[in-house]
Amino acid sequence: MTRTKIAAILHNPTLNQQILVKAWVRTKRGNKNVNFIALNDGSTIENIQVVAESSLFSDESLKDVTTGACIAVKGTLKASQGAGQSVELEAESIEILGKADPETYPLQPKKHSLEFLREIAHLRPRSSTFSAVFRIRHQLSYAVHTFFHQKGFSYIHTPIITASDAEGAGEMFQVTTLDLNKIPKDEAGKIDFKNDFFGRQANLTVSGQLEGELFAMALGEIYTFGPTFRAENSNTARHLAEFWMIEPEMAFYELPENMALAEEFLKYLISYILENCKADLDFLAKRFEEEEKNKKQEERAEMGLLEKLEFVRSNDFVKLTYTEAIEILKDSKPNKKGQFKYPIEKWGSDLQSEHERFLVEKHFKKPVILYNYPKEIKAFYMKQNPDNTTVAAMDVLFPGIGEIIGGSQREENLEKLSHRIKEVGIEEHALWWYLDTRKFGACPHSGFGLGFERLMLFITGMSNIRDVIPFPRTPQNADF
RNA sequence: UCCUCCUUAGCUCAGUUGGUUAGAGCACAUGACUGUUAAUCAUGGGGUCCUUGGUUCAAGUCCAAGAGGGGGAGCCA
Repeated sequence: MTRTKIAAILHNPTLNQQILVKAWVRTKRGNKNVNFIALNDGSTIENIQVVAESSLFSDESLKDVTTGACIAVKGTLKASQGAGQSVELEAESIEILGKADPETYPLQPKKHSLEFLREIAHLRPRSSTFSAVFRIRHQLSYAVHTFFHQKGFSYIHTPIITASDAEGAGEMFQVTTLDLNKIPKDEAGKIDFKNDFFGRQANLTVSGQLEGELFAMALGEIYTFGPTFRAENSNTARHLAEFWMIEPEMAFYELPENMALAEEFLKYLISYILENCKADLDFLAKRFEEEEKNKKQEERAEMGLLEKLEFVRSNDFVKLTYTEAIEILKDSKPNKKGQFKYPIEKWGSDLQSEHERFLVEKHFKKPVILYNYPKEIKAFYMKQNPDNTTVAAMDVLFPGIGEIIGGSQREENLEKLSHRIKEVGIEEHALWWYLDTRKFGACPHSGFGLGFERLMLFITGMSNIRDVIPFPRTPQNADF
């Protein structure tokens, strides 16, 4: 007899039929005459209730049916006599597939703190919250591919190990096979990489963008979706040392088309989850609501999770230049009252979190796309505007998350790009292959990077980025 | 990396001004109970009070250093 998944049983129940369920025990309760076992197999957030009559199953035979154990139940699906569920499985035989000693199994049928669950990351997907989060994570990945596929983009696997040390996106993890106890040095006393695996210094990628641009110059519209590594000592609820990033890169797109794509993309992804993950989202929305109750009045979110997602999907994002943002901030109440830790004084300084949060959460109360930033605070490859002071950069800012997308139109003019490379002190010869795209058949093009986990935070309503990736990598933590 | 708060039973937490044998709820074990919904009720077992050092007649409580964690900031996605 083949097993039936719980999702299939509950979504399309056929009563009085014999079925086989294989799943993990969430709780068992009962009395002298009957036992109730709540079972979950991960196919859905919902449990199925197994009814084990004492006439068929002695207490002894159910001794090992404890929270966390894996069992196989053969029985008949019946309309439930109880109130909490419409159908239940009347057990005819129960086989213990794997015991879980209740004295030592750490997950209990009660609410655990996220901090505790993080310490048992190997077991936390068996909890309701994390199973919901990770089913959504799968659906969201699928939606990313679906969106780009439907638009004719090609998925490009850019390398995870790169020898390019000029990307400037952040601190890098070095990849080496050299014996760290006997590092070879040259005459000048510098590390000799000739005998290293690649014959030169190599690192884990901090971005697939530069390689992505090469393929956009050939296939037109491409995207990458892969792991990204930053060795920054960042200890926040929004940063990981290993995270997943989606980076589309499009030939012939200028900044306005780039912004429009970013907005369409985010709305598509949110819609997809709203339409395809209803049960999991409902659970997370309830959870979100309870978390909000524990917060102080002034820190509570104005909208519930579903309301917030609905709002973002159905409202236009505000598009605003850096210069306009500075004007708004200069005239804002908190700036005049001295409530900003970093007061807005002059044009040209980078915006702090508090400024972005004011614009998004207080002033506009919706997602904001800021564009045309001062060139000094942005990367070398961004398109220089005719004013000679700004670049065609854009940041998409989300409430509660901050920067969720960073992107730009790229500088396609060889002279301007090479001038900027020298200005910021990057060695030009290391980027010869990148500069070749500007030498041979250059064209206007654009792209952006979306932090996958940051979007997960927004969609699931979780508050720590470590809780939306299966095994978080952060400074001082690479367990599991 | 900086600021700040926290660390007491398997989990969540209380522990007053330093003072006898450190508590509660849940979990677990045993028993009761005719359909439960994180079942309920009774009884019971369970402690490196994060670590090290110091002050004191006396430290879970005060001081110092270290470790781990939360929140905020910086860097960014």
